[in-house]
Amino acid sequence: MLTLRDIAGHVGVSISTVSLVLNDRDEGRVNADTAARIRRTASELGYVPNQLARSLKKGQTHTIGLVSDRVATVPFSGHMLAGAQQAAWDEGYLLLLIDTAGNDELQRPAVRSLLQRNIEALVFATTYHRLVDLPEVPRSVPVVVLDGRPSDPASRADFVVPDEAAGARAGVARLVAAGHRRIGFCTVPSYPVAARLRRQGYEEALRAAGLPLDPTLVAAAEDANTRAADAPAARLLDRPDRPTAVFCFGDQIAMGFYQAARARGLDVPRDLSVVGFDNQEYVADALSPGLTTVQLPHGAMGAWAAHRALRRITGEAADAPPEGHLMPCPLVERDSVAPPPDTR
Amino acid sequence: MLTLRDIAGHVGVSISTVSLVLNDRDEGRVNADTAARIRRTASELGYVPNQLARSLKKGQTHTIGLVSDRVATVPFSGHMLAGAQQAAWDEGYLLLLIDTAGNDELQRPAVRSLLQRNIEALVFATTYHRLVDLPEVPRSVPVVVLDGRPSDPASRADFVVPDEAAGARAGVARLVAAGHRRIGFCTVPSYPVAARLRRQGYEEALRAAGLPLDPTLVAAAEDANTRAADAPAARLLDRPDRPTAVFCFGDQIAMGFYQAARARGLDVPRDLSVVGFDNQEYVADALSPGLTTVQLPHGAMGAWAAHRALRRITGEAADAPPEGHLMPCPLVERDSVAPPPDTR
DNA sequence: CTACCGTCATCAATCGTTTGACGCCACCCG
DNA sequence: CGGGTGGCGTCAAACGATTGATGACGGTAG
Repeated sequence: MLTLRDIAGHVGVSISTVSLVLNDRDEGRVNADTAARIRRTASELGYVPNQLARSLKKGQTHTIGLVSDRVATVPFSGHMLAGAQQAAWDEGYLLLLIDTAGNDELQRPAVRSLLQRNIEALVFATTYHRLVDLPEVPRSVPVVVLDGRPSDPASRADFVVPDEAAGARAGVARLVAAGHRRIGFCTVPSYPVAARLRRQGYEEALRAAGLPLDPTLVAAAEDANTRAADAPAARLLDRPDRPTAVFCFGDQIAMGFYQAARARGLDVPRDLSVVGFDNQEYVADALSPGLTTVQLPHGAMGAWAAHRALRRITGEAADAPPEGHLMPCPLVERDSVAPPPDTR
Repeated sequence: MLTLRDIAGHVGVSISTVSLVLNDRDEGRVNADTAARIRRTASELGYVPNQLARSLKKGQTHTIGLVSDRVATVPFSGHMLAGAQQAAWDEGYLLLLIDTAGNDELQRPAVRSLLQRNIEALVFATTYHRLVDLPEVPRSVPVVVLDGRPSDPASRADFVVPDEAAGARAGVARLVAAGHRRIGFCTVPSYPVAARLRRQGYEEALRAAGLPLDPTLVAAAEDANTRAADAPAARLLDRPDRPTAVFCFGDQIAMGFYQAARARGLDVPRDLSVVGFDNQEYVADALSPGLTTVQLPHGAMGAWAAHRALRRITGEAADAPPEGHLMPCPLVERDSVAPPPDTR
């Protein structure tokens, strides 16, 4: 590894001079010729500054830490990572990553280990819009929660979550617009925050359309997977006045409804319109017909989190009050929504 | 931030002494009482060593860099990340992550930026078992390619890839064992390496079973997605002597075959057995019936890569010849394989 | 002739740790 | 009493960079 000393030796000047020049702080301090020689030599020799030394001196590592419980193993939330990493990269920052793999015991050591490395900010990523207990972090290190909210209301952490309610409203509104008046909702209570907000959006959309809220049209699945959709699907579809459309908690559930509908000889979307939530690539688009669904904006949330952290670091928002950002969830239209049967 | 100086001040000894003690190198050099006092004070005050300074001095950052083209955005390969990160963590290393998002221009700057931070090893991750051109890296930094092979045969990089051929053999062997004798293969030529090896495994399994290779039973899809399976499915299924089973390049293709079979009134697995490849969570398990498929061992490969890198760093395998590791791809049995119809 | 100024470059301290080489003191031995 | 020996600690020089203070030098003004 080449150091300033090497360059200085080659050119025949002092280390300080080289440093000044290579940091473009030579204006009025170093002769233009000398500066040029230094620059040329540095690039010829392929000098690369040692960030470690620089960081130590300047107290900035240009590194932000990201700890996640599980982000790296849940498929689509890789987008969060990518979004955060790219946003950081764009401003010259790198991401130090730790996945605690769902083991909460690991959170503290993970954060410690990141702090030891002098990260300038911490992004704390979770999955499915959860409430998180944040490990303690010195005030000098801003924290942003990604896809979750700090459970402590006094927390000074920013956070970004999907605007689930608005997304749900949009999804249900699409069904209303298609002419549906009996719209079921399949929820998954094991995701309490998301379930509540999506249901809220569902109800708001119905109210906005002047439609009655029929609690019997809401059915719960035990879990968010395809198989768990069987029971609620049966409850909603095996009744004479079955809904003409369902809004599903997630794409997996929606996939379950596809299967349940097919098993009953119902065609999607002719006999049953379906709207999902998540826009899981490889599911929503792979289904036939393609699933109209509400997108969970993982990439955008990741980018927001990193960007927000950087704004705090750079001082532009250094001591702004904590902000909770609701990221819009766009509706992705495919082919699973049609007018209800009786209108044809 | 607390430094050695602070502890030294509190206890009334020199910085050196504190350093010695906190690194457990005090044996015979520091009085046991003094040592105890130092340790106590350090923990009371919550001293945490500054890794930056330590790294600068010792020349080891305990950090490995991972650059990937797209790993973070392709769903299941997040497992690679998680595997690598956890393996690194287990040995006290952290992962510095850069996703080049498919933009090859970014690779060099990404690697430069990691090297500037004195990573001790580089893991270069790709997707789908590709040939990769490795950016240049000083000999002192070991490189491991993850889910790909170095295109340069003289490369000194280790690599790990799935044992596609063996996986394919296992998948097809499962069909043979169920009694199938006409087994189709749906390939996707746009993944050249994987396609070749999976086909090779397919053919080996047939030969091993003494079955003829019928080239008309091999059909190609334009792409690896569900919709792209339509054409090859038609070619294989719309013929009088259609195969009783298909082995698919990927789970998405398999999903396409499910749909194609259903459209033709064929039941999976009664009329058509299907085996996939990838074991994409949320697809293989979500399908109905569950898809028997060959697992792509992303997590294990990630862990292998990190572990291998660490072995080179620690000197245990410092100058072993480059190793290419084939990671076994276990068969995951679900319900898409049954005996062929005519045997019943 | 001295004082002062601008130009160009270097000095030296610093960031927080690490670590081989010393130093000091008490004690013991011959 | 001189010299060796442990035991206990500190010194000081790194690691590679940054940066305010300082200085040498030639030229110009008073």
